[in-house]
Amino acid sequence: MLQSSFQNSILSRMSRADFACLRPNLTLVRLPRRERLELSNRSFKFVTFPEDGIISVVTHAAGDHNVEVGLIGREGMTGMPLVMGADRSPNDTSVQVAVSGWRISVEDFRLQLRVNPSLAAMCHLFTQVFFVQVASTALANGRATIGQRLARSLLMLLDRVDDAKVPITHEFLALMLGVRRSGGTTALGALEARHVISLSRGKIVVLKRSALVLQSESFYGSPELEYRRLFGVPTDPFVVAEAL
Amino acid sequence: MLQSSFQNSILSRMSRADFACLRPNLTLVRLPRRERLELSNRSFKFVTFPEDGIISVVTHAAGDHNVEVGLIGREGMTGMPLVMGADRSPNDTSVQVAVSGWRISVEDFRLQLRVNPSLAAMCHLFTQVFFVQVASTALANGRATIGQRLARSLLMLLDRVDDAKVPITHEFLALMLGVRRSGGTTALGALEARHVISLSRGKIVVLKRSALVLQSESFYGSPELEYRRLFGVPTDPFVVAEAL
DNA sequence: GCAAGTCCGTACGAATGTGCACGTAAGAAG
DNA sequence: CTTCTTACGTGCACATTCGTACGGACTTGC
Repeated sequence: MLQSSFQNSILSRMSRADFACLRPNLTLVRLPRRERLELSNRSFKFVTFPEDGIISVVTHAAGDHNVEVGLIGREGMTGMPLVMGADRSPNDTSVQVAVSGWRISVEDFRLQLRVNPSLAAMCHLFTQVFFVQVASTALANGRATIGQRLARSLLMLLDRVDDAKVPITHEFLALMLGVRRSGGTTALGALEARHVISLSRGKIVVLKRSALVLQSESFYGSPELEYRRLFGVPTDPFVVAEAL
Repeated sequence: MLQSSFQNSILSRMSRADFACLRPNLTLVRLPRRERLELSNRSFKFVTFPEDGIISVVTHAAGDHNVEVGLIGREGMTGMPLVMGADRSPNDTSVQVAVSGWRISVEDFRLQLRVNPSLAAMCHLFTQVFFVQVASTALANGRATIGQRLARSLLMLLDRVDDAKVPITHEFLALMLGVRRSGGTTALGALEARHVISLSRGKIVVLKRSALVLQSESFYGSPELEYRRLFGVPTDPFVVAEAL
């Protein structure tokens, strides 16, 4: 299998020589929805580079307070604490849309990080992008209405799936938005009434992407722009300002 | 001047040899309040390691939406994009409480990052801590009440000044909380009525730290714990659960 | 000592989102 | 085909926070 046929943008963009050195450590895996990859304050065993699907990073506090702080798709990777020289974090990481991807053990990954400069560089750049995404989430959670946050989240999900069908429950969406489940349902209903999306059980189909960009009012786009800038992608997974 | 007499915990914790190599690049500076160190999407010239004072990282969106996503004091540094291999970020970084600290030019810093493993390691660890802080901000902004967020912010400020006097305006506090200025004033008034703090123009004196910890209800503490864990500090700037 | 700028306290109607609760429907399991 | 679980839609009283606005107080510079 050729490096260029890898969907994951970290793997496909590292130097050819470094990739050849990394490749034997990678195993292809399928991870079902709800699979938990990292638990808060516990070390973990694997790092995953998704080829498709969506992984979610959630922060929590006592009293059943949970908020999603970031999404990871084929543009990125899990296991960022390792890149920073740590072995864990207070966050939870779990699969939200079934993933297929490449997995490497933590020991192998640590070694590769040391001996493999282009892998390390890519991981660092992605960490920067993800950092910007978390900051953007903090901003949206602090200042945006549910409607704006909903639009932002749908766009971010849409960017990471292949067609316009986003296989997500209202429950999870509410977690993304940091609101109660029925608050999300209501906001979704409003979008459906305007024919921007169509709803069915466990699935949201985006009909008019441009309407979402409009509604998100600049709460969407900053991390996507940062990704573009740093990864300089010819085939760009983030469309940002274009109509569907 | 001995390495051990440096207040900045990155500088004081790197290896002796690496520090000796870095030291000639450092200049002592004083940075007044409101000094802008990094502007959104622009490259910058210096990296600062504070000895005291507080630096604030702010994210914004069109429509006058600004939220602070993180604070940096003597436990850390500015210029994290450089650590990740970037040269800028969409965030603004500016001084909130006058800083004295050590400054290094971006070119020198880049070089040192490459040749100076213990500097790089410390910077990476701090990036992890700061990442956790931003995630914690996203959580607080999404789920905490103004009162809880206020307590959290006051504690984080308090951790970074020497006495119990926090020289901060309501305006800036409101930015930290992502609320309007008068919302912050009201919440502050409630704390003063309970004799937890005392207020004067541009200054907040914390009288009962423990009451703040109580009121913050576990929205405070996660990044501070991560700092402790990774930097393993004997003299700990973050007290977390102790009374004043 | 006066003007200008910054900072702080308060008030109130209106909007936004919550907590709780109940009912229905779709799909999975058997 | 029935049962069970998960997911979704809605409604209402209530709390929180907002937007806006005004007036006073402290500080700095002339």
